[in-house]
Amino acid sequence: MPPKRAKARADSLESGDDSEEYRKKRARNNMAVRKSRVKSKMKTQETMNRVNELKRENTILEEKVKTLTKELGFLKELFLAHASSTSNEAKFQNFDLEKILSDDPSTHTDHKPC
Amino acid sequence: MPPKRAKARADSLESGDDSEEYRKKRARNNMAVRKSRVKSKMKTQETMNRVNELKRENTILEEKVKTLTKELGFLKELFLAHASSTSNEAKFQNFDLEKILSDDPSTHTDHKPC
DNA sequence: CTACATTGCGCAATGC
DNA sequence: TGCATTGCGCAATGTA
Repeated sequence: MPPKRAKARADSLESGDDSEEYRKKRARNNMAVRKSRVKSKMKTQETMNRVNELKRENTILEEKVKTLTKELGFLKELFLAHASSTSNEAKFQNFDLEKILSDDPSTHTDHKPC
Repeated sequence: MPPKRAKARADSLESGDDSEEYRKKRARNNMAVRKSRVKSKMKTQETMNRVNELKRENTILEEKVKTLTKELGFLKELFLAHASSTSNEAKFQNFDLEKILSDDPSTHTDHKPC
């Protein structure tokens, strides 16, 4: 149901009126509206800042993964090289070397390679 | 300078007027305003979605770093254990083992440990 | 019912 | 000249 304009004094307040009470009410609402809009804009701004923070953290983490992966790969090669140049692999029998050396870290999660 | 209300026909258009031209202009602006606001809200929504995407990616990367760090630590221990149980460390002299084994990945970047 | 908060909407100024 | 963007007030509606 649309408004109820110009009911003169039907209600004690509301539309199309310039009573003191009405103006006071309008003034308070206008303040509330301004306040609410400022708040809303700040929230939007914070969300955009959050995106930037997260992008930054993400870049750092990706670099870290890259470095760790490289190091791990290097150590694995070292292991394999050593294993093929010696005959007593038995020294490592207490560890599940097979598993570790065949364990590709890039398959630990299902996300895209970076 | 505040508006220029009720200049009757001073301008060919503008405020406080109900000429056909004026109404057409208002109608077009109202459309533009609605359109602009829809666009604005969509952008805000997209930004929020972006935050969620980034948080998700971040979590995955952190898990990956955790796993890689653990693996690397294990391989290092293996190396050290082997090194202390054998006398011919010379086999690894072609690599900068000292550096690798003392290279703590957690110091590669300046962010907090995870 | 009272009071503030949020939201859709139109107006006008201003940006492009 | 015209659409796009923005601050603002009104009224309806939501919330406490």
